[in-house]
Amino acid sequence: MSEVRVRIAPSPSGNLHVGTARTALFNYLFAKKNNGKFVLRIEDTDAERTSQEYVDNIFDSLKALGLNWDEGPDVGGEYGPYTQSERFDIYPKYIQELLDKGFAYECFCTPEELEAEKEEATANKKAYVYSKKCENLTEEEKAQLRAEGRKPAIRFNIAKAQKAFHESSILKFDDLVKGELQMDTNLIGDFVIMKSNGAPTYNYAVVIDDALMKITHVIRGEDHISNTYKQILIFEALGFDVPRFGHLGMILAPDRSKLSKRHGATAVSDFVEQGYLTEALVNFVALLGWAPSDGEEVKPVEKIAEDFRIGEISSSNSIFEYDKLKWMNSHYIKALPIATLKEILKKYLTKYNLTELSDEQYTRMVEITREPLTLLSDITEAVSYFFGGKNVDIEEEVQTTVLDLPESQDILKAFVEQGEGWEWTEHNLHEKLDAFRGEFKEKGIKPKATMWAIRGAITGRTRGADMTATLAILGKENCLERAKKSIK
RNA sequence: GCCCCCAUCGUCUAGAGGCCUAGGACAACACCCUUUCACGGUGUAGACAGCGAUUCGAAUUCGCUUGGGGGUACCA
Repeated sequence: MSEVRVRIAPSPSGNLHVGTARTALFNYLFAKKNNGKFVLRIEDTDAERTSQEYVDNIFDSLKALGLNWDEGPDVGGEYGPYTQSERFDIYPKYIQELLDKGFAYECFCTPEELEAEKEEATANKKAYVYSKKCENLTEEEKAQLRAEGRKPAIRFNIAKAQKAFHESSILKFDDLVKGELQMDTNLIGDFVIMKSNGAPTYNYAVVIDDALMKITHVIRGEDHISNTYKQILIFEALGFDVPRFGHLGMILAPDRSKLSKRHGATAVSDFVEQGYLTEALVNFVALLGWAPSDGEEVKPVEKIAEDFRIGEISSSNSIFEYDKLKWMNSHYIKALPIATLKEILKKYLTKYNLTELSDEQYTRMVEITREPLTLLSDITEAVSYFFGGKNVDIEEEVQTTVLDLPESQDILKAFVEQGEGWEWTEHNLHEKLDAFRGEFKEKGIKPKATMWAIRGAITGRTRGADMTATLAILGKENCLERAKKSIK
């Protein structure tokens, strides 16, 4: 068998969507598993909805996810260019071939005429199929229409192609993930392959590009199933090898509608912005429709590739559940080397004066606050009480339910008194505090309550990082001052 | 409307006629660990959409119904 070649062909009309990212991932996995090539092609035939900003976003997102392409607009390759708008000179040639072979014809219908046909079809509860009004126009008639100033679009002749290569009107193909799929081609209208302005349409351009780029397997979303029949016919009409197709279920939002902005992040870059690690994102998205054979869900892309079997992808849609993504993300955050984490986190700590902490203190702070993080951005709030020196904001609830208690007042007074004499290192504090709790335990105060009083006064909160380490990082002076301020 | 695809716990899934009184993961809940929070550990609850058919036997095969998704453009 010839070399496996797959592609991802995003349209730069928006930032890279997670759905597209998943399609890209499955293509990438398939290529890796089969020692093939992964191609990136930018489909920007519709100039109005396309922008360079989005092209850049697509590049960056794909790279961040680790889905590096072997051929593409930036890295080039044997079958370039890899941007459709730069390929406009090669599309007309095959249009002409289709025209010559009788598989395509000029259509002079106006938008109004077409609209009328559609309305009639819906009124009769029939599927809309183009009337083929222009199929057999004579040269005189065409000349006449041209003289009126009409510019023709080119339509593909479905019935002709179907008859030329298949026995019945039913067109079948064996889908890589869904198995045999079929469609009655009588229900497909003769669609436009070249617009009257000379630009190729999607269904036509993809075929030319896939054929010329020697794509062997087309893996994409199932929203393309209906296009597949049209594309197969064009491949055949032009004498190209028809690639294998594989259609993935869609990714839906928790309410089963299309995943959109109102559900939260949708673009890969949005997720990154919100504090998700791309390793977690790509791992999570791989689990949508696919399951590892060993049951180990957390694993890097390269491991997934080894285990990847396209025929075992689920053919149904799957819902994008943020909960599991968050769990995955916290998992990856915990696995990150501390040095890396320290750097990444700085982006979320710009509101603080990091110079208040030595590198050693900063390191320790990250170590003790990383545990509960589900998003990197959670660090911003989690760490607030490490800054501000002698002052800290006390939460209302902490004030009333903890600090106002008489026993808490006693604890704090003793803490300030004894603390003065303590050597303020984490190791020593650990021991001192242990004895301190014991002292109060004898008076009938639970260790928990003792710590809560201290935590409340020092951090202003009821929850937070390891208390001993927190005290050590803040230093004796800051801690005792904060404690004093909570004593009435 | 018409056409196509899909259907196992709330979610992602395992399951390719007997191994299934349906397994795992996330979420939920309970308990344990613990100087708080968290992490971790243990456990509980939770599904084969419905109806027919085939078969000795069906989550697994077939049909219908229902539900969900997609397509129906001179968008991609």
